[in-house]
Amino acid sequence: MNSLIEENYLKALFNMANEAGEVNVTELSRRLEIKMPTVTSMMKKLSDKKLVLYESYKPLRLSEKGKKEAGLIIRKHRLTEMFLVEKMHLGWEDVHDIAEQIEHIQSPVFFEKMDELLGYPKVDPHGSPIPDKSGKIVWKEYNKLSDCREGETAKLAAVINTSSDFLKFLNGREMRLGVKIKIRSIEPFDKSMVVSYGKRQAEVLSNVVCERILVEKEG
Amino acid sequence: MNSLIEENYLKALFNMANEAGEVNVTELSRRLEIKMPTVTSMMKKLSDKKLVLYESYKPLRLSEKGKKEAGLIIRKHRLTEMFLVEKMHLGWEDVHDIAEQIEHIQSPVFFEKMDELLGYPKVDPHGSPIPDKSGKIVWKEYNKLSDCREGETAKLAAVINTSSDFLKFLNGREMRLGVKIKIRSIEPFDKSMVVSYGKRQAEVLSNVVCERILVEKEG
DNA sequence: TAATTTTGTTAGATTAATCTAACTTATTAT
DNA sequence: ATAATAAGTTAGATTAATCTAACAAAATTA
Repeated sequence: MNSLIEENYLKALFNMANEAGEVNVTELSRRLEIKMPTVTSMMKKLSDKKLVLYESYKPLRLSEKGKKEAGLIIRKHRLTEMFLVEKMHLGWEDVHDIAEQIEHIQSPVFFEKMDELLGYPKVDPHGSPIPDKSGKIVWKEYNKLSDCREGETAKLAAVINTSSDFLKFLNGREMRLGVKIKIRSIEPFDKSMVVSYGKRQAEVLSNVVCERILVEKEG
Repeated sequence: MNSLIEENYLKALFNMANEAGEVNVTELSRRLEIKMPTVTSMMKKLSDKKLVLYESYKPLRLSEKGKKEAGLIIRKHRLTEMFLVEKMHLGWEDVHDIAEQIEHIQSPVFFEKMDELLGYPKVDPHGSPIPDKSGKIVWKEYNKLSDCREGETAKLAAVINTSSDFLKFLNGREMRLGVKIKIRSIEPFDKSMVVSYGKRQAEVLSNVVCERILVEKEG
């Protein structure tokens, strides 16, 4: 059994590998807000437990075992987020911190029940995929809204940034997963977009926002 | 903020005081399966934090502050148990271990939402009272089934022992909170009872069982 | 390529929670 | 009332996770 702290290292390694590719000690240290020597010694410990493939001065990698365990923690995290939104009526901007704690609960039945009550969901409330029971995760190939062209229509499929601030920004504009967005125009200077969706006819979105929205192009 | 470990000491002190009155180091040590010197040093620490009133060689007592914090943890535990049974359809024999972990989650909204979805319940699935938002707990005056007399009718209000084994024993006999039990006869030798309830006409319950069942007498 | 900066490691200290062994105080039994 | 037993404390060691300070390796820049 791994400690809660070890679980947090595994999860961070897994998420960072999915975001950036190569992970090093400095980045992991920054992400976890834990000093580098502590990270180094934890990497050695996780290496002894065959969860991490560690070599001095080399990038950090999870072993297959480590990937599986990390995937299962993220599965619990995302199932929880889905449960909190769907069954407990919390907002998608409020569930992260709670899921961050509940993901460490040790109880297969508890999470199986969640999964069942939710109807075996494939994604969480932010559109991120839920790893399967073997910890495997499949990312659908989405496009950034910022990579779409004028005239195109696309469905909001996921958000990259899940900070409460960004999600509240989207709430304030009635933007949620599933809305169909039509790109009216793109400002060449700053790449901001004028889009329409739902009842909104001409909403301006900055490039910073468009880069954090993932969409599925229509037709 | 208290650590998860400190919370477990507070909760044990609170529960033991409700069961037995005076609590000493030996008992607390046994309950938590932690050696006595460790318990002593934790008592000193909790005393420094004004949660426990500690004097060498004297019985252990929670301060008002300690009682409140313990009550709030037990509130979270019992709300969780109720939620798991009512909203997630788990059996009353399966919820303790999960609640034991979820009671440490730090998130007022999460537990407020539970409370709201459950309709502000006053008792948990085992009939134990749920402390209010200030951590206060009110025990109703129930009778042990073993203290009832022949011919009396009483409603199953709570169970004292919440071990999975005992609860499965009750499940197997269709005994649940709320069932109206009529005492047909009492065997003088071993104090076992023959009772009827629901569709069961002559169920034999040993004194060990009857002592662990709390009832509310009818009329 | 040599100097400088960044990244990573080693060594050793610290804290919280635990333990065992030895000792002290309180209670019980003779 | 004294001896024996039980309960509680003190002292000191251990483990996991953290830190700072000092050093070493790798990468970048001049």
